[in-house]
Amino acid sequence: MSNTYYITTPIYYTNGEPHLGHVYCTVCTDVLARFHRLCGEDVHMLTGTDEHGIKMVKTAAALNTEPAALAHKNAMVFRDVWKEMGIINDDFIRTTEPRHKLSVQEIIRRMVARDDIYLSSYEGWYDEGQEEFVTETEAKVNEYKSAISGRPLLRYKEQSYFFRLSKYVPQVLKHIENHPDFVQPESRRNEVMSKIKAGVDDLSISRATLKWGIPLPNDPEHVVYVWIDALSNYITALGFGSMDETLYRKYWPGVHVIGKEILWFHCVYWPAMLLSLGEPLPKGIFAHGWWTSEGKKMSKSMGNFVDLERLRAIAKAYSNDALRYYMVRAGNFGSDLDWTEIDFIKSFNELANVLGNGLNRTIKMIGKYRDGKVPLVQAELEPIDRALVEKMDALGDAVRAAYLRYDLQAAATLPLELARQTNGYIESTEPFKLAKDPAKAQRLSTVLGLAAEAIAKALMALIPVLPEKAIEGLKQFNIDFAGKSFDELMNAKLPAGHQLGDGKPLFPKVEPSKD
RNA sequence: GGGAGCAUAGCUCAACGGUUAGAGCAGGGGACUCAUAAUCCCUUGGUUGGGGGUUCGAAUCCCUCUGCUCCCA
Repeated sequence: MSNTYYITTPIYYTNGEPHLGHVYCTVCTDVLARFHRLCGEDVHMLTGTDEHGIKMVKTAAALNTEPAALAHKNAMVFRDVWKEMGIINDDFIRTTEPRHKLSVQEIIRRMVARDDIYLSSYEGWYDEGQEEFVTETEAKVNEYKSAISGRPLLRYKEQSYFFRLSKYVPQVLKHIENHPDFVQPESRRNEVMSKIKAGVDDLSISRATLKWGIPLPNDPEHVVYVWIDALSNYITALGFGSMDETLYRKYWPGVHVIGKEILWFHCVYWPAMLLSLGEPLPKGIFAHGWWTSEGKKMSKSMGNFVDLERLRAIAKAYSNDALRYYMVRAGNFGSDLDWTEIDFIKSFNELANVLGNGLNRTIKMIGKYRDGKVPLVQAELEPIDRALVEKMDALGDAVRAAYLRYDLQAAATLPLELARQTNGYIESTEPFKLAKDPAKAQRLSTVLGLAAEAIAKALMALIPVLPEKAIEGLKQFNIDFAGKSFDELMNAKLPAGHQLGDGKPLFPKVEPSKD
């Protein structure tokens, strides 16, 4: 049957609301998912929320509420934001859902049966803010304070179950070495490999002192700690370990899009868990970078924090798609990026002036000079025509190649280059002058026909990035593109004589807001 | 302390060891009117961070210095 493509975002922690980092990650994942869907693949996209852990307990206490209530409130915010932003996630997993809990317990059972889990005790320094144990040397270097928050480390000693991570690490390393695309970008892959080679200990996976979590099936006094709970979501959401594993068998393994801060867990813990379960490893893990804002680290006190409110305001004023385009084109997918107001406006103007206006002037001229009917392109072309045709014919392959190497920036930018060239083409061929000379009617038809085709191609190639605006633009060509695959679209011709719709600005200019 | 990487125009970045180091934006000048005061053309701007080396030839390879970043301890 058709190919399947499973892609996930991380599950986001519910001790706060979504911000730029969450939105970026989810949008990029959605762009990839939409591209593969457009290619006719059977896509399943998953996102969700991570709701357990001591930080939830603390945050809830500080807010004078219960962890469950806090988790629910924020989970709903995440879920609704994705809907608002036009993200097409096929599922939304919450770690507090019964389907997840039961499946995690089944996963633990299988790992226990495999003798990969044992009881021992852990004593060490604990960074509460990071929910992470810290080695003695590291603790000492930082004077027994958190390297991140600066707050004092806590001394923990307790019984804990451990996962025999070290048993699987050699296999994981071999897999990473043998599969150059398993961890991307390459620099992250190198980081992971060198860290593995430095040595990996077994992993503490339970807490007896914490109640807000999933009880271990073999010892209900303990709850599952962080990573086994969280990472499992990628397969519990598919019904792994439940009565119905249909989705799991259909879609796993998948591709994980993550932020660079959780690289280690996804590249080592997660594959090791899957090896313990005897299940296939992910197809790939892609780690993207972090955002700064106006050149500085985002912080609430600095006033440069791009929060949900800000993002909503921008999406409302400029459209979801303008926000998507900005984030995707702001830099390499994988590098750190900087959010600036000025760049956003520039990026919006590029859409409005190059793409939107290119579309508008073309449609308007065809309306004015050809009664809104797609003109017939003559067989004999001039060099300038051929240059444009060449460019539009190459666009599909170029954009596809960009997506396949996770180059979202190029995928978003290449169609704009075609639109830019089309504007130049119109300048050079001057259809508005040809229109005044009846002897040049055929030439005019060719010029307008090619311009229309080029702009339509640019719009079609942009569907994954600008799902709303690309379709809105294509509607001005009055052709129903629904159900067509990427290849079909990129090879489609506008039939001569077809009646176009009305032209109107695709990205209307926005008056500087009162803010 | 160990490891990795980066440094190219005012900004963001391109450039298999091979013509005169390119593009977008910003700046300057001009053109046009179909279009969202949009678009197009021309143009200013570089000792490719400094220094040394290999080579017929270096932004590219090697060494070194400086500055920045990341990963690890």
